[in-house]
Amino acid sequence: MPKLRIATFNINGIRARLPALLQWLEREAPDVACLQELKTTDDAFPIEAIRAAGYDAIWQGEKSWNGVAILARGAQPVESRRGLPGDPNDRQSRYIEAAVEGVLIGCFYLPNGNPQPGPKFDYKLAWFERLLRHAQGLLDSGHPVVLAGDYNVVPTDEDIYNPRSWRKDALLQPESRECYARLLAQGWTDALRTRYPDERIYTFWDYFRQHWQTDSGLRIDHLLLSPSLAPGLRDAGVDKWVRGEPHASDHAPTWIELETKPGGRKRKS
DNA sequence: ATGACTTCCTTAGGAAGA
Repeated sequence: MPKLRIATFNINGIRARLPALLQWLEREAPDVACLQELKTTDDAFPIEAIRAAGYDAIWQGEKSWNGVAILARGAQPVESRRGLPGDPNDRQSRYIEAAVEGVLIGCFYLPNGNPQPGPKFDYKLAWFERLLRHAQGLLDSGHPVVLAGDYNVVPTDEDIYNPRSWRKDALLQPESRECYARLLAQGWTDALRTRYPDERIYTFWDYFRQHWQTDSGLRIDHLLLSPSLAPGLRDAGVDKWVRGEPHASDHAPTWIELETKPGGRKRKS
């Protein structure tokens, strides 16, 4: 059975982090890499270096902030959508979607929402409502789907080193957590938590107070699987070594390995 | 705690991240 390794990585500036991205792609060689926080315009996206590394890509940039991309090794992602439906006035580059090897992949950067309460938190919750609506539509389509990205939600207190100093943060608010729980209730499977039901798994360590050195992390980068894909989950993990490199992003790449049905791939007979 | 650390944009210091 063919296997597909799909990763999500908030790179925190693709130009500042290009050497780190290329090193990671060479060493781990994921089949699909969903990137967030490109922090660059479309024309400055380093597509040539990515092609030289054996990947093709689609991306939606934005000056200074946000920005998302989907990379596929040895394949061109077939774009199915850019931008999350539901608000024509939303100009922030936070959602892109493509088919790779018969799997539909939604890659997104959910708004942070701080400070809360306030307009930024309202935007976060409104964006989450739009995601919930779109995710339900994807489920209804019956396609195999992975929703991968920086959700900016710590789902439970088991997903953070110590919730005490984060209680007022947008990432831990009951409203944020309820949105995430409603997403799971639609029928999606949280791949990392399924693979590690009882372990502390972190995907982000902030730059402050030596949080990396003391393993004081948060789990906020998630990969959710549609029902037809969930039984094919073979492995999952976090490439923590990337976070330990010099000039690292504050997030580490988070990945899953899926066994996909041969029917989902085009093959020559 | 208007904190810390790091990026971007611009070239000294503010905005944003989480």
